[in-house]
Amino acid sequence: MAGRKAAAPDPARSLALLWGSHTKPGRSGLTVRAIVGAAIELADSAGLEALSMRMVADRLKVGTMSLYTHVPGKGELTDLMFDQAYGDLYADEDEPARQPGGWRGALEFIARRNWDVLTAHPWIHEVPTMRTALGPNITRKYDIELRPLDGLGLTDVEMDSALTLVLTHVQGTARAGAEQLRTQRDSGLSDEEWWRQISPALTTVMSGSHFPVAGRVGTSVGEHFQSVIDPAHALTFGLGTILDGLAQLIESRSAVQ
Amino acid sequence: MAGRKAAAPDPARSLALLWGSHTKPGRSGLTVRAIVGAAIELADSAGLEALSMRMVADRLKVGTMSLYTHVPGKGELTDLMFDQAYGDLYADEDEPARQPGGWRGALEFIARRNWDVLTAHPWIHEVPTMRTALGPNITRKYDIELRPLDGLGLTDVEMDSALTLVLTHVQGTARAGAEQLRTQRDSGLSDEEWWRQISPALTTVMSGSHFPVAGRVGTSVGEHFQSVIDPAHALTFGLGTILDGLAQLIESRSAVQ
DNA sequence: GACTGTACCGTACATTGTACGGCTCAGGTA
DNA sequence: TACCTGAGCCGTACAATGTACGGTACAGTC
Repeated sequence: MAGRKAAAPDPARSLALLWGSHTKPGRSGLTVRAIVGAAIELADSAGLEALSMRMVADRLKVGTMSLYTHVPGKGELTDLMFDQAYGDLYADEDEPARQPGGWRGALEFIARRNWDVLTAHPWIHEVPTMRTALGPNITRKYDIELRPLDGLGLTDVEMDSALTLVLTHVQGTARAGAEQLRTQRDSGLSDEEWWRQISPALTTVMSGSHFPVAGRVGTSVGEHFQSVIDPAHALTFGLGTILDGLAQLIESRSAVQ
Repeated sequence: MAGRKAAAPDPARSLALLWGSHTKPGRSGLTVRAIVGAAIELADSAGLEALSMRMVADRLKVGTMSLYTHVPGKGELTDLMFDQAYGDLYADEDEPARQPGGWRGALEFIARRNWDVLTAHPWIHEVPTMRTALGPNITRKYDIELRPLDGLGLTDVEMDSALTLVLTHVQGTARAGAEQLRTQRDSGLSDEEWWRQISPALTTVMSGSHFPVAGRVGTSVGEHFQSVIDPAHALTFGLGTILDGLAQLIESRSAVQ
């Protein structure tokens, strides 16, 4: 690894890449879209860390350096992967708003869809998104997801905050779930097997200190979920709580009006 | 990089490392604690990715491979760093529970403290925590943070879910903040400067498509925060909303009893 | 004073992203 | 047809990584 990626050295180039169509092939049939597609497939099964330019090139039966004709570097490639992964999130502009249950149903729908994407493409968690989130698909996504919150009496900033809260929660729990799966796969041990393995050593080492509440609660949680965490439950519980909280805000706003 | 880290190859060894005192120096004064301390200092300023065994060894004026006498590898080292970073979180067992404002005040206190740690040590976000969260400091932390939720009528699983929800939110927003800072530092551009730079190219490229709600809200947010995101605001807004939601749950439970 | 085990570390290797410079070929011009 | 030009392609090279391996040096015990 030579130089640290200093964001995108040329923002305009990145934008053109993001918003371009990328369908004209070179003389060996190489396309930006093909590169991005191959990279996504590889990352889906191996993770971003394990994804290398050599692997992408091999899969496309092309020399490694040929990729650099179409894509400035790995950083920009992940940016493109990111935007493409969010390509098919919503069928049309009003799909969330059309869900039953008003804004609440819409936000639930949005949360589930985001969860699905993050589960299908766990490498998304590793993409630095701060200054990239301006591809066409991301922008469209933001617009669509804000719509169900429009006209409820919230200010623009509150609309953004509410959406951000929901999405942050989904991301956090999905990330935990992805990490759990990855760890299980890497180690070849289920959470239960792993726990059985370290349990004796743990009790030995922990003798002396004791943690009354943590012990009791930890045991209950373990018995209930057969694991330290249950991402699906965390998603549901958190989403419900957050929506309850948002409901209070929205009601207070419509009472004022 | 040779072999992918398959979790800790020897869990018992890791546990002994985690729970041991690590204060007996070798013949050149090398200690596990010293290694972990040096690694944390380096990671604080450069990030986990940039942290290398060679750098740690250099800082301690020791050959690179000497570190491997005390620590099995980089993975285990980050595990130790993780636990140590949470060492001084709470002065004593009841500090959160002692805060004014009941369980709500306690959870706010817990959130702020976690936020502080994550802000001081942004590399924590990159540590895989799933099967490591069993060091002495982490265990103590879990115990202390559960206490304010005990005796409110919640089930054990609900106590855990509530705490997890708050901590996931803090982590998510802190992560976004860390990424923002890092990007600004790496690129040398403030969000505002960066925006001014790409703005023309963006409007060019976006002409044709238009996003009514996203455009309006995005502009409002940008004007309000001088940035795409404001992590501090996201923390406060989200925490307030979440606690409002939890209040409903807790009230419903105490009504039943 | 000799022995033994632990601490220490120099070298080597596989793997990464990508800079650099050369080769190849499609398409246009004369 | 002959040639030229520029873009697409890619082989080699380099710096950096984590760590396996095997050797060296020293502290403590008999």
